[in-house]
Amino acid sequence: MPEKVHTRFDDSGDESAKPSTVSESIPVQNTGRKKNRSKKRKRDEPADQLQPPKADRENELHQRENSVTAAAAPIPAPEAKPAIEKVPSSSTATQPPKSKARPKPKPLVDHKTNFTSLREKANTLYEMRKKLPIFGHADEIRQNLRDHDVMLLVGETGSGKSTQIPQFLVNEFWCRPTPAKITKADGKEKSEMVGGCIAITQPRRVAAITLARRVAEEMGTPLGSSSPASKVGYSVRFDTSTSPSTRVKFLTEGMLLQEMLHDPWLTRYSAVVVDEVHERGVNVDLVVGFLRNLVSGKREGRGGIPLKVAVMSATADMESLLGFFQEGFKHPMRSQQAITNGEAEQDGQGTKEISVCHIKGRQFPVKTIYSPEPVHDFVDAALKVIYQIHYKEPMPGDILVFLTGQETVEVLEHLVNEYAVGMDPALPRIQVLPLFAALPQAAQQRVFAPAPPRTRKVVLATNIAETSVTVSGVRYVVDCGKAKVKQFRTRLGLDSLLVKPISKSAAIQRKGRAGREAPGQCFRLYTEKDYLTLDETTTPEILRCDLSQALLNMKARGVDDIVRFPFLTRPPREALEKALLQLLSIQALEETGGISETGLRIAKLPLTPTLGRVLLAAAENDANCLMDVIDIISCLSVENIFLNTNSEEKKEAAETARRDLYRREGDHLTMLATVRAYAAENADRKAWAERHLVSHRAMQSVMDVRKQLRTQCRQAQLLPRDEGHGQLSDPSPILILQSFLTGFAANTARLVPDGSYRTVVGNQTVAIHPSSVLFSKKVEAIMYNEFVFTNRTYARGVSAVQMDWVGEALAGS
DNA sequence: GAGCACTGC
Repeated sequence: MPEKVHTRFDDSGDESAKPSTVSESIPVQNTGRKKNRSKKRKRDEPADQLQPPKADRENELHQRENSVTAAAAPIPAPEAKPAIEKVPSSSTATQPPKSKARPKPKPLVDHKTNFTSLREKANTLYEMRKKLPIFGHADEIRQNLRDHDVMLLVGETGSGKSTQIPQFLVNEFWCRPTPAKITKADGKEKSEMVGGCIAITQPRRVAAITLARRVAEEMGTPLGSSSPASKVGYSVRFDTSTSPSTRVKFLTEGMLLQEMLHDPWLTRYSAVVVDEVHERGVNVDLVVGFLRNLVSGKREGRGGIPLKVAVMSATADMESLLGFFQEGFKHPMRSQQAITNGEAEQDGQGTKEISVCHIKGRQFPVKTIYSPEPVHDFVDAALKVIYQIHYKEPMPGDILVFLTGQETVEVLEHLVNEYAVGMDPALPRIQVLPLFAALPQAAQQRVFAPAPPRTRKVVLATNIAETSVTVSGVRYVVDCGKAKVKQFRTRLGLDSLLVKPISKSAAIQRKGRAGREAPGQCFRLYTEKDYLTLDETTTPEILRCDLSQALLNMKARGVDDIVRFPFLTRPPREALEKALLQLLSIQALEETGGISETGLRIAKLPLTPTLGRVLLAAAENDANCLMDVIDIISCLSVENIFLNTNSEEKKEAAETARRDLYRREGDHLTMLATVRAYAAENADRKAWAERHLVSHRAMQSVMDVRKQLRTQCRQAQLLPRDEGHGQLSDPSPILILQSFLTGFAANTARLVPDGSYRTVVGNQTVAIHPSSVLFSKKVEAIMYNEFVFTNRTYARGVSAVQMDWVGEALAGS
């Protein structure tokens, strides 16, 4: 380990800049890079969302299963005028939210909503809205969508697009519900109202909820289901809050896809605003593809009433989107009829239907400082830059460091703290705060608290800080230029998780985090030459993932010819074929390629096709088997339910505490035992989870999924209608594992004489992941849910199976 | 002997 700090960071473009070597001033101890796991802090609970901590989480526990979100309901004021609208009693949205158990239950219903104070608040906010960069473009934007059906909008960060666009549009004439005659599938014409509502999609749940809350405030209306008069609502999984008067609805992309399964023409919407397209998750690609078909089609399902589409992105890469929509109008699905009506494009480019709008952001300048020479160890380099900043740059000004994963974060955390010990006491102090998704909620919250006096915060983050989390106070960004990327390898059916260079747009995004509140600086731990070789944009997820779920989605919406679907980025033919074969092997498709009855049922489940298939297979056994399989599938569709045990004592304790949960059959029956034990605990589930080193947070998600799946199974008549709180029967491991083999026959491996496992299909070496209860155990054959490459190929979610079951399952598919 | 980030009636 070098004792001196040689890396020098100069201001770019200024070769004569004074050397900023910090070796003289930093008391560098020879710490080296200890990978001492026992020094790792205990991580109690993996977190999933960064939301303000809920004080009443504990009380809420038993209400969770039936609760409707209403926590944000305005506190009713007695003098307020009641504003009750007549609403159809059949609407589920009108049901008053059940109040959560609180010390003093407050009425959460609308009757006495204080509309006067809501209005006052909105008036105050109006002054702030007027200062947003987008505000001056309101008329232009309205005109654009009057003249065109599609608008592409580049709005840099801080432009205010997500909150303002829906408000600009909601009172437009085309945004009113309009009576229309719709020809139904049976050929009959029916009169229905079309439109009236604006949907705004978001990639993340938190964003959808916080934006809805904000827009409700700005519009001076109560939020979602808190009042039947509420004009703004949201819809995310497990949490939908809308009212009969909802005009503006924020929802996740997945939720819109789900709505399209039932209403492919989106008849309740006059407009769909697709926000944050540049993030390019699979779902947004599907949404945009379906929307293109909708706007360029004949609109017969909407009685001819147009759907307005606004696609918004923070990056300037609009050419591909423009080309994408133009292509749709060039080969319009509306064909004959529209052309005779004179509606088709006039210049052959489809520009009549598409407008483009560019809004500047509100961002302070950020100076970029490159490493003068290539960096081999970015953790050491980051350490030096952190102290260089701390010694040279004035306070206040927190530092945000982008690293690749939990391990690099923890190593650097340790190093920074070690160096801080020998630091000049006259200098401000340093507070190191790690930030990654698996960090317990409470620890994540610490990054939002302002630093104590005379202290500089140093936040060490994974790319959770690139999009999901905004840390205030940051003026310096340190970017290692890398990120862990998940890539599905079609040919091997293998997911790999590897450290890769980021794209230019990701680098720009990271840099931007320094200029949110004041001018800032971004230290890139790579050379300018390296920067120039980076890809322009991050590879869209659709090119990096298993496509079976996306394809099943499309098939379920009647897209028969996948090859002709308008992909924003077309996946390679091989990947599409592989996914189709995969769907065929689980009987989700007919031999002809059309969706099967089984496939339709699977598509409606919030599960991957394979897990959906397993659920149906279990249902063919009996209700007990199905209930057990639901419990296991619920665990498989959330993050790891078992906490990592880093310290030695904890590890011992965990082994003992979990002994009664472990099952020799493998991880699946262990998960079942855990869910059963957790669900049976009626006194204090949180304490139970802590005792067993099980993540309480993950278990809450498990219970949410379990409830959702049970409900759907009852609706599909796979489970009896009545809850039937009878005695639990002993699980039948053989039936359960055979159900799983129906979906995972190809994910099996057998023990070979040298003691390793080889996949049954493909004969590849695979090791049991250390997190498995079967780790280092030898059984005849294993079945696994995931096949992942990190340092080597691992099987995760593993159970022991018999080779003859595998043979049967493979033959049956 | 190990866990980038999101998401779903």
